[in-house]
Amino acid sequence: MTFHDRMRMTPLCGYDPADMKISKSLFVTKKEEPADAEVRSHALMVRAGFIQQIAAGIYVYGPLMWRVLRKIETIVREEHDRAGCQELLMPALQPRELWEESGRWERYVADKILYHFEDGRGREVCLGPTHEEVITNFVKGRITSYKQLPQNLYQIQTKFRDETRPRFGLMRGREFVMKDAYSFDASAEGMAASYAVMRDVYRNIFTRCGVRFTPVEADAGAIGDAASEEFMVDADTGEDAIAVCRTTGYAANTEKAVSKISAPPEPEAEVAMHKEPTPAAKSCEDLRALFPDLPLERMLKTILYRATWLDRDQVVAVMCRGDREINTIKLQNALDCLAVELADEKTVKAVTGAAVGFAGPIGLADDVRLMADASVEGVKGFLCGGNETDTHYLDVYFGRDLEQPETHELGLVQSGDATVDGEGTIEITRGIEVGHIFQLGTKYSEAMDCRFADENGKLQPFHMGCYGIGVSRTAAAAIEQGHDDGGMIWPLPIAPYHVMIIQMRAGDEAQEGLAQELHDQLEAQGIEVLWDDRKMGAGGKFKDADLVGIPMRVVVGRDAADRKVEWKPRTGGEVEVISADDVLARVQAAFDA
RNA sequence: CGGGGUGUACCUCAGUGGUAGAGGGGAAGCUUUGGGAGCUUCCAGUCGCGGGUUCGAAUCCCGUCACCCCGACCA
Repeated sequence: MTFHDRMRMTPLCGYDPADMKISKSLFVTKKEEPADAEVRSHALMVRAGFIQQIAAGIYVYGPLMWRVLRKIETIVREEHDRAGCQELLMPALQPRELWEESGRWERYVADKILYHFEDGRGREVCLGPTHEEVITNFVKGRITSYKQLPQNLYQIQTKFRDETRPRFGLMRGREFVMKDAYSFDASAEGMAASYAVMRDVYRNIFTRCGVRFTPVEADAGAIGDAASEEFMVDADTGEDAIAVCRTTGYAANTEKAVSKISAPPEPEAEVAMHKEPTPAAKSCEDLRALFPDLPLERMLKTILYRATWLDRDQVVAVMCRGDREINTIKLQNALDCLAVELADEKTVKAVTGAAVGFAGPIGLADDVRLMADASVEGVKGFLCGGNETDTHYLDVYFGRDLEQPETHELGLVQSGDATVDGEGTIEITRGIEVGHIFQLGTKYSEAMDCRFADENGKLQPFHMGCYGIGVSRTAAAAIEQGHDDGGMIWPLPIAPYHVMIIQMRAGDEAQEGLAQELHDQLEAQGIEVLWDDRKMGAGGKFKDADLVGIPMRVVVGRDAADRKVEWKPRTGGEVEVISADDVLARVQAAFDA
């Protein structure tokens, strides 16, 4: 790929902007970090003036930030357009009726995620958190024949979600910039093909953005019911835990991940079930102290949850091996309920008749639904709670002492687990979810009665896919991944400017002239230059340059009269004195690297 | 929604019942000019808001709001 091809890849705009002299622009940085910013990306963006908080999770994107967002958007648009997707723009304001059609109004209101209110004439509307309803409605009656398929439509727009706990700056906002795309196909196979195309589009986008990322298998959550993958920017500060295996290449969100469950050790001899006093032994750890010879794998804990459906709720008891944990997402999916939360102390006492810590499968209240994680299978001679304070049963056998409850894969993968194929070992790392792709199937097209005529003239529901990218979150993730003590380190393709020229002395004729010459020469090649011509001390200029993280720095200083300048990449290089005539070549080399 | 924390100048913060403070920042001037330089002068606050106690409240009490953190929740 030539330099000029690369330059075309992330144009910021189609017109020639004026000289970008800092002295003439609104460029305001702070010496001190905001006290309320916990994560690096947030603190640096505020300090560098990229964003300003207006309320929890609501921000102004300043001029430099906006340039970054537009660059990401440009990459997103180019890759979508190249794959045959078409851009459109849907309304943020949406009527309740549309959401009633898909049946999501109730759930989103119950989850308190939806901004909704009455308009002046008493009609209920919401601010769109996502656009399946609108796009499905748009397509309805517009795509009427299989001959028009497949289609993929996308938009880049501000989304609104009333997050109960917005946090970490742009990482989780209540208002944020998102790209959402929706595919329409005639069949499940077609949908899978569209999905596969989008997977490549996403890989290309994040590769071009210059972030390190991992695609992982994901839980589809409330939005879909089939295959789904997330694109995670690798970062220790990420909110998501992901299970990866270096040997097999397996990668999945821990919400979804599965692992091979080790075989439980066999008891030495079969003994009749018996009840034992276990004073104050509420946890497996406490029990180990009492029964040092009993391995954790043969202690089955029983955890009580309250599951909620639209019209009811129920206490659910879940058995699980002592060395494993329950994954509540999997539990929620197995129950097909809206929410699952740990039962409170009062409930536990009511259904077990015992203090918290002694729940077991035998003698639970009748209205409790008993389930088990797959890890209990084949466990013999186990310990479990006695449903009586300070009491456990020992040497319990499924089949002999009680029926094995309905069993599902409900476990949480743990670091060190073997992969399902037994070929490798799982490690838990963290990431920031910047993209998520789903196969929706006919969920929305059926619910909203959105159909096309097939080859036989029969009406069929569309097979849909939906594909999201958090644009503003991607920018934050890039900083989370690229920063040092001095400030941000932008990847070249999404940096607000490519080159920072520091003119050491404002008003110095030789410096002014050389800086102008370099500026004009670079801009003529489509290279974006931020020119620090401010009348201030050198220290401040260097600090600011490090802070805003422009990838390349050219210092025009005392040797300007000799056409000598200093060259330094923001990271990974030392200061070099070079001829001003070599600057363009250096910049081009950086683009070609 | 549970738990914890913080609200004082544009920013970062000090100030435990008696006149509202510092540093940064901004303005003016002089001196400086290669990693936030120095000196002088100036600018800047309804101490989140409401109520109460008190001769007197930034400070004590009650309420309320906002923001941050942990958890729950989260296309």
